[in-house]
Amino acid sequence: MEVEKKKVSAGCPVEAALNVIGGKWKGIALYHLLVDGTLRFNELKRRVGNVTQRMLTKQLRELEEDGIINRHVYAEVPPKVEYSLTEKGETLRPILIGLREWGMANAFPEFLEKNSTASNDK
Amino acid sequence: MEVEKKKVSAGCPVEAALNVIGGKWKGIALYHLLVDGTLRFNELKRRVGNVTQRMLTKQLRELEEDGIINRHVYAEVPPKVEYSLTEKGETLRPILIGLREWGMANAFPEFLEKNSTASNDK
DNA sequence: CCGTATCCCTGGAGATACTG
DNA sequence: CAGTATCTCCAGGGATACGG
Repeated sequence: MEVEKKKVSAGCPVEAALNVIGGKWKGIALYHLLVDGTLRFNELKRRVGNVTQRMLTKQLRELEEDGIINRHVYAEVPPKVEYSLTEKGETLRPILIGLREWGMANAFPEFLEKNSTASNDK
Repeated sequence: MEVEKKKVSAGCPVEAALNVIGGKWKGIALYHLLVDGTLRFNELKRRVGNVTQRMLTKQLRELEEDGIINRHVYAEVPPKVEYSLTEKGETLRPILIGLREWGMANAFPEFLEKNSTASNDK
């Protein structure tokens, strides 16, 4: 299958950066990778939580495209694929930490009020 | 009209933070507000660039909902509405600066390669 | 000037089943 | 185990026109 390049035009650097880490599951995935270092697909999937294989795969592929993560495939059976941050991905660490800090300090309490009933169960 | 609360379930703080600033036009809008301080609607619209009134309005309303920006309406004719960051919004400054720095250093060159022909014209 | 109302349409995203 | 392949659904987002 052909790998289509995403043609997202970013008008400014902030937008460009958000295009890289702003995907629906990219934030959490990246965060777990920067905490745990290296993770197999299913380990990552388990940590991210409520995500389908298809979605997680897509997001990881995009991150790989952008040079943020490494995808190491072992020629074994059963298959084994490990994901880890690249050097470029490591440069995101302060930003991701910053986002996490801010989220804990500001967004989380507020969002908990809004979702009185619904947890993120499915 | 009733203002619907967004019921986005964030599983972690990083996600929660991205839910706040990850909207399509929020990054640029916030960045211009933190640079210019206070802007009228059309000034902001002009700076953001290729955005419709409807979209910009929606994004600004969400930011207002989240307590990130202030919306000051002057009871004049012709109407005049000014937007500015709240105290809470100011706490995003280091993150936005970080995103901008990272975008300039990493994402922008790469994205320019991908769009060899297409600029962000319409 | 600063929005809202309406219409429409693309693609993001989930469920499910299948394969190397 | 780690993915693709299909199908489907609906919300995000754009164009346009109208209103206070």
